[in-house]
Amino acid sequence: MLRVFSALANPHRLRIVATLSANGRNYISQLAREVGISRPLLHLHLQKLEEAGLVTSKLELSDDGKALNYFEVTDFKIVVSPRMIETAVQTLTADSKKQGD
Amino acid sequence: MLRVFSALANPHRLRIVATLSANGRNYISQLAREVGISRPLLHLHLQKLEEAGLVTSKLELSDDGKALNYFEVTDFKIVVSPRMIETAVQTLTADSKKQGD
DNA sequence: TTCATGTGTAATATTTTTCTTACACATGAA
DNA sequence: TTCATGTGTAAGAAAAATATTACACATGAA
Repeated sequence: MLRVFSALANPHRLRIVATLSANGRNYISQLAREVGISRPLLHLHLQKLEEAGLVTSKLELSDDGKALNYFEVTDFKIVVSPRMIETAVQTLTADSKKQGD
Repeated sequence: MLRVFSALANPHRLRIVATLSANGRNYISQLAREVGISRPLLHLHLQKLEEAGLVTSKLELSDDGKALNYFEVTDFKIVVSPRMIETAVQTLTADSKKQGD
C-alpha cells in the first residue's frame, strides 16, 4: 500500500501510467520519447511502478529481431478512505519501510 | 491529486491518519505521544496531510486555558484507477510540482 | 516566580529520491 | 565492419523529503 502511494507520488510516474492507459502497451525506448524523459530515467520509474503492481512488463522479439520490453498498466482499482488506511497500516512493519504489496 | 498521493507516501502519515480515524480527533502534543514521534516532526506531517485535505485542524481553548490545536480526518474516499489517473494528469502543470488539490 | 503544559517555527543535519552520464551488450541493415 | 536500434545497470551529482535540536511565546497551578 505504502509502495503504491509512493509509486503514484511523482508527476512523471503519473504521466507514464496515464500514457500507457490512454495509448495502450508500449516498449521503453518508444515510451521514453513519448513521455519526454531519458530512457534510464524511465526505466527507473517503470521499475517502481512495476514493484507497486501498477504496470507489468513482457519481453518480446520484434520482427527485425530486437528485444522489446513492453509495459502495460494493470486493471487496478483502489478505494482510499480513512478506514482503508486503518486496515492498511496494520501491515506496516516496525521499521516501516517498503514491503510486501 | 499528486499532493494526496505524496501525503500518503509515508509510514508516519499513514499511522497518523489511521490513529485519528480510529481514536477520533486529538491535539498535537497528545497525538505525538500516541504515535511515538516528536512534536515538531508530527507538526510537519500534519501540515502535509492538511494541505492534501486529508485532515483538518481547529484551535480550541481548553478548560485550563491552554490553546489546543485539534486535528481530525476528513471523510475522503478516492477511487484510484488508470482512468482516474488519466484525468488527474491533465491538471498537472508544465513544471509539474505540487499544486491545487 | 517557577514548573508543567500547550503552541509555533527556524536552522541544521541526515537520508531518500531523482536525474544524468557513461558503460556494456545484442541484433538487423547498409 | 559500422550504424541505428534495442536492452540493462552502475556511479555520482543534484534536489527533495525527513528528522532533530533549539528557540520563542503563552497559560494555570504550585
